[in-house]
Amino acid sequence: MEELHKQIILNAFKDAELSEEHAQDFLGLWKPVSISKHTLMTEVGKVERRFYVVIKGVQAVYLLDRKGNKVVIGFSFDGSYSGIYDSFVDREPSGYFLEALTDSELYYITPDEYDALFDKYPGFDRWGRIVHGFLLKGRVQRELEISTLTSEERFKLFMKRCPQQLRQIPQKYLAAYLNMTPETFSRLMNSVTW
Amino acid sequence: MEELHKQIILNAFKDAELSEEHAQDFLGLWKPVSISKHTLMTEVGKVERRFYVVIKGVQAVYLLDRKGNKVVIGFSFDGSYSGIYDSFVDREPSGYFLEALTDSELYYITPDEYDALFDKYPGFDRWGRIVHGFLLKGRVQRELEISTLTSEERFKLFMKRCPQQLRQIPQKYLAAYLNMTPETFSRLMNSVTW
DNA sequence: AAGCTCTGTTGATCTGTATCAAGATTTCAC
DNA sequence: GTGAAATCTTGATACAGATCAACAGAGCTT
Repeated sequence: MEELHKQIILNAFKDAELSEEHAQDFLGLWKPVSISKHTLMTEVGKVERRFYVVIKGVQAVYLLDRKGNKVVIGFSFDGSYSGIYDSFVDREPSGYFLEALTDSELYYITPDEYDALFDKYPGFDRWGRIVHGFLLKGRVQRELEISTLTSEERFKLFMKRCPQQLRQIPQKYLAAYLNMTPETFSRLMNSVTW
Repeated sequence: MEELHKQIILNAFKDAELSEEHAQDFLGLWKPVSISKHTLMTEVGKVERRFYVVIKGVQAVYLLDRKGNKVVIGFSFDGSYSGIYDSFVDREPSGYFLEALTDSELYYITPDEYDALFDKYPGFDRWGRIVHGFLLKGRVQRELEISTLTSEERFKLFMKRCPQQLRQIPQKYLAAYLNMTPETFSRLMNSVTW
């Protein structure tokens, strides 16, 4: 494994505070995979079998509403975790799609390997608590933004903090993430300063 | 402490799988408190100093949007946890209000006592992971319901699974939880069958 | 490079829900 | 129990943003 890739993976788990030996052992679990643009990595109804760390590329988690429109829950990109976490942990069918929006390189581990982390390495429960807490806070934040802000406010806020990686993907995915139509997104893009 | 109260608290922590002795020790941490209707238990800007288990009554977590309207994030009632969790854990000022909507009886522990649980009792990290995962799943679910369903659909869904405890509180809180005005809630209440 | 598909732009119209308003009803305090 | 305050109901109106539609570019594919 490339040194840079090791750094990216270890950095994603820095809260586990792994010892030097544990870190080397841990890195040995991760298997590389390349996914090309537009590939569905997980589909609704199938069980997620991989927990990923992203090296390169952008992926989106979404589902379809009753009219067939994509509703984007979130994105992942270099340095992020990726995968359908609840399906992965519970071995239950996924309620979401996971799609590579650009050509991507990732590393992954399996459910059994994931479960074993908590027994093998003493710092992992701590990692789990911190990551869960962080995710939870983010979800509540987003819920509030959706329910209290206007389209224009959500747009401005998003553009202000939009990471560089998301600027390369089609606008319609950003619109679907911000709960507005591509038309509304386009109008804001061309009329609002941020 | 009443036997019934012990049962309620232990049941809220059943995932920690405490031994008999640990359970008795653990119960000793909890302090009872009675709160009367309309009391603000936590305010925006103040740090939450208590993690509660509810014995009786209904409480709401909310904040005010820029027009001053309450936006309700969630409710707690008998058997639930209560408190502003992220403020409590991080010792940071709360972004939310916590209000008793009815006369309430609760038990609580302090931040230091909470932190110590994870060192004292081996099953507590497991409890933490399970509870966080459960909460996270619920938040994503709600986010989706807000962003994909119409007011009427949210109303029907809510009424179908509305716990008995929430039927005693004013409708305007339910409306604020469902992201609609009290007028819209009232109209649905009197026109829709569920 | 020509053709096709996907994506983005812009305009016209429609619609669900908020807002404003005025009464009716319930709840609460003294 | 009586008055005041809070809550709920119902109607009229307004508006943000969706929908429908038509076209203009971009980007792939062969």
